[in-house]
Amino acid sequence: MARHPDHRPVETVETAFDILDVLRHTTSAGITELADELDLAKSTVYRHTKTLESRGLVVRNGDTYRISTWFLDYGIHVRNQHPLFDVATPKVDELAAETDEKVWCVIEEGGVGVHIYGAEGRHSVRTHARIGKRTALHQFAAGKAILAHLPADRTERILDEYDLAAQTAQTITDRDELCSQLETIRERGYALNYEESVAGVHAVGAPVKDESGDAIGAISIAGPANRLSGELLTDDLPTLLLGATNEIEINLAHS
Amino acid sequence: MARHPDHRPVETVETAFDILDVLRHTTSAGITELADELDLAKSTVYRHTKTLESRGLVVRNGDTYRISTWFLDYGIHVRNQHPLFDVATPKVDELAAETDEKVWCVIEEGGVGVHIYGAEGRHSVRTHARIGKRTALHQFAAGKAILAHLPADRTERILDEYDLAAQTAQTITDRDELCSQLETIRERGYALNYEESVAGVHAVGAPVKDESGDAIGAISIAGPANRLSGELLTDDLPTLLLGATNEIEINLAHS
DNA sequence: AGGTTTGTTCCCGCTATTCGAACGCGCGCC
DNA sequence: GGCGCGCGTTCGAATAGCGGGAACAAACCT
Repeated sequence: MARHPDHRPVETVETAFDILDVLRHTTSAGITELADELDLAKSTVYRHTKTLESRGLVVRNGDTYRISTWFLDYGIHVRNQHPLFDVATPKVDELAAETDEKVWCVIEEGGVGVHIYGAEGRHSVRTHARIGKRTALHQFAAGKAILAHLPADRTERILDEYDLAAQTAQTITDRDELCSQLETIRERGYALNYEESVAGVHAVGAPVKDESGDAIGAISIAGPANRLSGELLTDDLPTLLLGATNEIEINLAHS
Repeated sequence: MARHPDHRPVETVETAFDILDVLRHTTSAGITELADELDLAKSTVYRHTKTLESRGLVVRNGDTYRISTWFLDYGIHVRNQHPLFDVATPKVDELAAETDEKVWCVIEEGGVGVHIYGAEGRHSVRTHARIGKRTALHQFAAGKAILAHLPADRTERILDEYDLAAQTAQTITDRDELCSQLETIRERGYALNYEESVAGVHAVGAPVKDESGDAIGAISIAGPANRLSGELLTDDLPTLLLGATNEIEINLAHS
């Protein structure tokens, strides 16, 4: 029998991170502002905030608080010790230099895609993507490439958990359509993105797989729709990209 | 009357971050390992870890946990919204291109220096510095430049709080010597670092000051001791650097 | 000056956290 | 191949630590 494991979370920890979340969104806030926002007593917020401050996790500036650069230290550390990072970085730089477009390295974590490294080409498009940005896997080329190359049951569980939210009018929101496209992606080895995440932006994405053939991340090349079209988008760039991801996989296996 | 403010921290939050700290240092750890390390009951660690996992802050891989890329999201966000970041980034890139050396942008937070952006020159030295890295202010050029341009009472409080730990044999560990050097730095406007943080590495650092003349950060140029010497180190690079920081300060005031 | 709003402190009651012990499982050692 | 150590997990109970509210002080703006 499946028990009911009574997974009650530690509420005090949750409120601490609730405070941090509000601080992250508001740039800078005071005690009362936080208490109002979170429906907590001022004294509670006060004690929490002082605790976080004494650890250096938030920084006081007069009477407002902001979250500190400790999170930068934590975050960069997490990124740098990810197995894909060291191997992918130089290849991403190369691809950006060769194509003059924006190139991203994305990893999968908990069913979402996380941008861990990006390189600028000379004609890079500027999107809202940035290092650390988390994006639903079905919404972009790298994500679809990952989704297509995960174990079938994991893919299914991810699709069950998150619904297919639309980012643009072109985002795939129909599950059957997505699944049939994933099939295509599996066959040819790479994914395409026609303005599905950002209007006016096309992209190619290819998975990076581990020894067992499961995707652990992906590399993508993105650029303006008018420039990334025709054979460049469907032949030249995919060939270049697959060459790079192939090399990455080899280096990954021997590290 | 001075009250006894009873600054009792929220202990539950502290244990949560204790767990995160251990996870950060160990790459990946299990429940028992964490409990032993922190002298806590397994069940306590279990519940905390599950809480953090349900928030996505740690990720389970089999039976071990590691901290998640959420911290990357938090951290990059903190960095990007720092007033200095947008203004300094392009100038740091320029300096790296012009000098072919490693250039860093450092900010001051809670009495320590935090590396928030670095640009590679073609002949960059590779040091242990990385984005997010925190360094005691007396140990490097950018830090000394900041220390020299903070309000006198803040400088003093910082020197009181942290003792002058040595990083290399050349690190300044004597307070009087440091203070007299800070005086020199104030007069000429920039700081020099002769292998005080990394053996074989010299550097120049200049402060970035806000409207009131207090340092909020600094820019530094670092390279091999044999290349960065003589007039290049004491004249040419400082001139170039001060030009850049001056521009940054102007842009900062108008943003 | 007065009223409002902010951060800060105190203290009490109750609940959520902690611990320790026990369970079940899988791995590896014998 | 089975025995046992070690792991993650669950449960119940006791208490200390968390959260709330009210009161204080100081800054702010009329």
